[in-house]
Amino acid sequence: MTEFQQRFITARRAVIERDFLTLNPRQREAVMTTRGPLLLLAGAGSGKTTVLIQRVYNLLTYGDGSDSLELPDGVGEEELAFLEAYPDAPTEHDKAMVRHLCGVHPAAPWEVLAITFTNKAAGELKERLVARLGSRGNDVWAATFHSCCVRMLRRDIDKVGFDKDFTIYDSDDSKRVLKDIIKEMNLDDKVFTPREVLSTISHAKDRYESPAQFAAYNTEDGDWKKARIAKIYTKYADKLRSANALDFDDIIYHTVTLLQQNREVLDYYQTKFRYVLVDEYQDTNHLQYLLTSLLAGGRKNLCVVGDDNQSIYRFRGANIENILSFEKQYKQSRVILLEQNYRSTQHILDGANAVIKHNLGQKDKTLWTQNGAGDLITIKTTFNESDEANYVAGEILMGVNRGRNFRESAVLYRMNAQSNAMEYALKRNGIPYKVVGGTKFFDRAEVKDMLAYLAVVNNPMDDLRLRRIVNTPARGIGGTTMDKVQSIADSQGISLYEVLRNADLFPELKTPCNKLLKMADLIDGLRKSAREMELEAFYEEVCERSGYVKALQDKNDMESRGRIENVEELKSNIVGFLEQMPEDATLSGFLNEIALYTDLDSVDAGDNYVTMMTIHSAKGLEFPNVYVLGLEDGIFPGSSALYQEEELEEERRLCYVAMTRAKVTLTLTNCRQRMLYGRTSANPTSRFLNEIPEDNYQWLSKAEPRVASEWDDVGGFAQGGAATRAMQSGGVVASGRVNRTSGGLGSASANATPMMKLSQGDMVEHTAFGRGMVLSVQSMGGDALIEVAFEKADTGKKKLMLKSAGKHMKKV
DNA sequence: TTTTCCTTTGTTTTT
DNA sequence: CAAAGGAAAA
Repeated sequence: MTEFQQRFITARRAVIERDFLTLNPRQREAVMTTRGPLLLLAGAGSGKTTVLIQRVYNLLTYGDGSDSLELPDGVGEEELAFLEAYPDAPTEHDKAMVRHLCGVHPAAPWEVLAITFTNKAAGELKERLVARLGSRGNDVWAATFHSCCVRMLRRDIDKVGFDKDFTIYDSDDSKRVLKDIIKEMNLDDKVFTPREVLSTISHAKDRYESPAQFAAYNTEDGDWKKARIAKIYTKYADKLRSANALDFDDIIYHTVTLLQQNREVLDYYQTKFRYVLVDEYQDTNHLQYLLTSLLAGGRKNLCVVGDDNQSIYRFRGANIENILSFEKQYKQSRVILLEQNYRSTQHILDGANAVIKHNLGQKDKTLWTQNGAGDLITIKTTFNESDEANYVAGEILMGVNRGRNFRESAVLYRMNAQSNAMEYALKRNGIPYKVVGGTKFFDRAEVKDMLAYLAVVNNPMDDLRLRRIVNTPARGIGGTTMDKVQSIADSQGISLYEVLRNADLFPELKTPCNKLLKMADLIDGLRKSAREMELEAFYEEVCERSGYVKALQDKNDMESRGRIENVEELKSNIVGFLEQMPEDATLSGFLNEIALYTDLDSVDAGDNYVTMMTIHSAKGLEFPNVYVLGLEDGIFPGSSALYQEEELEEERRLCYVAMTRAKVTLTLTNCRQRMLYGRTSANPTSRFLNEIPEDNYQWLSKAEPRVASEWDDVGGFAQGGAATRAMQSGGVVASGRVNRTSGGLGSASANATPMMKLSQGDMVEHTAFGRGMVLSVQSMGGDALIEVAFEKADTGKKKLMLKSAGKHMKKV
């Protein structure tokens, strides 16, 4: 290399660097390393999304300029002098010149592919790209693995033997198909549960094993059960293929096949995507690894971002090896560590770091921050789960009284079943909240029914969905009839729909013939409407002609009303879809979109409510105040993980994720006895709590019980751990007179505004529950218990304590 | 064919 | 404690 070249490259780097002065040196290096494989180990809260955004900006503006030895044509001393002088005296109008001299093949937006795991992450990325790059940001491919693959399949899936308007099956659909197969094969459904079989098949697909390969690896003389599952897998694959349907794994599986077997398609994408970025790489499985390496296989400009400590989806096939051995898989890869945390305080980080240090085999990485020590982590042991919930509710209210917003707090737990007690406590205190996940909107029967109608209209070969709706609402086409239809379909090798359409040709269907033809007419009629009408009007047509809504109206009970609301709600989803994607306003476009949509995507920061969710759902999010419930051995870590080291490590990473969500305060709670699934049990203190250094927490315990036997009746203090340690740390809360129902709330509501005067029949407006009428008022001590019937059907009647609920409610 | 009642069964799950 | 699924009754 000549001296001129050297100087030019150095000067160019210095000029480009000027665009990224807000980043720390490591982040800047990550942004400016553009060529070849790059592994970015980004700890929690280390600003990795910022890095991703800036990296794309760099790629679009300067291409490989910051990382290349190549010089522009015909540059001489004059240009070099310009670059060397520029950083000291930059001027606006030289920008064009700078771009010309520093850019080495800048990328076009559509040449960059950024893959994330959730729609939410993809959406956020896109939003921030647009903010940074302007409308060009819209043309960057920011997508989830699945949506990206669906997009590719919609173009070329016919090359692997599917039709372009394929249907996507969710795991419920898959299980139903498996259940049928298991029954068909006369296997014991206690031994072969759809759940377990699906997971085995899914893991096989993760390893990219076809039914034939899976069968070859699992022969009859080996694992008997697996050999049978191999047969099920084969049948399952056949069934989906004839239904022209793909399950979630298939979406990626068939894309990999498509790319492997079609040179032109592979070439097209390898040429198109000059730069590939993958977020949350620690959660990728082998199949996703294959896809990634195919897509990035051309230029190997692959940048993966991840944190091995946040790998929490091993049970679903995520393979930490992908990130741990990235350097081996990609020769000449570079590795950059981002360890500075911008999110949490030092106490929180020290606690989280100490916990994760108990895992073996992690990439060594220690987060630090300049945010200062902050508050100690709070650990609180309560008597039972409702005290636990009340304590958290009280703390949240206390925070709000000091000027915080509800939206700053999040309550996290290991499993959805834990949310009940917490919801109850929040409701009683009039705290607005939102549960993310749990029973999802798209999992509700009525929503699935309506979607099944749409799916059948879109693809009448979809036997599964047809079966779902054929007798919903009741049309007198029951199981016996459908079994006959099914066997005709099987013997003729045609779909259920085709049998219905030609019901008059089969003598065994003589009796229900009219009903069946009517059903076929309904489908045909709706298909015609679908072609002629706008999507929204068509949906109303479906509600109407199917008789679905009418059947609900006739029932006319509380539950049906709620269901009708959900059916309506689905309509607003359609409207929303039309607004978002006017270019693909088709029925199949909508169905594709909806199939890949989850409840998590609808979390938005706009409204003011406390967020409740599982720790899994919380990954990637942050909140000023985080409460983690149920730190008990048997709950978190879960009982099945207690004696398996690998599982335990996964739980520990989960704990690390939970702790690092917190920006300002972190509260960890547990209780001495807990009712779960109707059974009461006393769990020992979570081992994770004992892994946090004493310097980083204050352990608050409930005051000693007034009557010692109160504990003895229910199994005594938790052995050793909790109680003993709690007393040592000396934390005693308030007075000894603890009110069971209101827990730590006393101080929060003591200085509240004077009580509102309410009487029976008054109308009120509540921030969380909306309008409602007061049914009864009953004074209790200095407070009053009121019962209100809210207008929203899913809220219904509620009992509230006036003092605290009054703050979120006004008389109307 | 439809309704009702009783048994069963519960991690986590970005798609 | 629920919700969901399955078997028996209407």
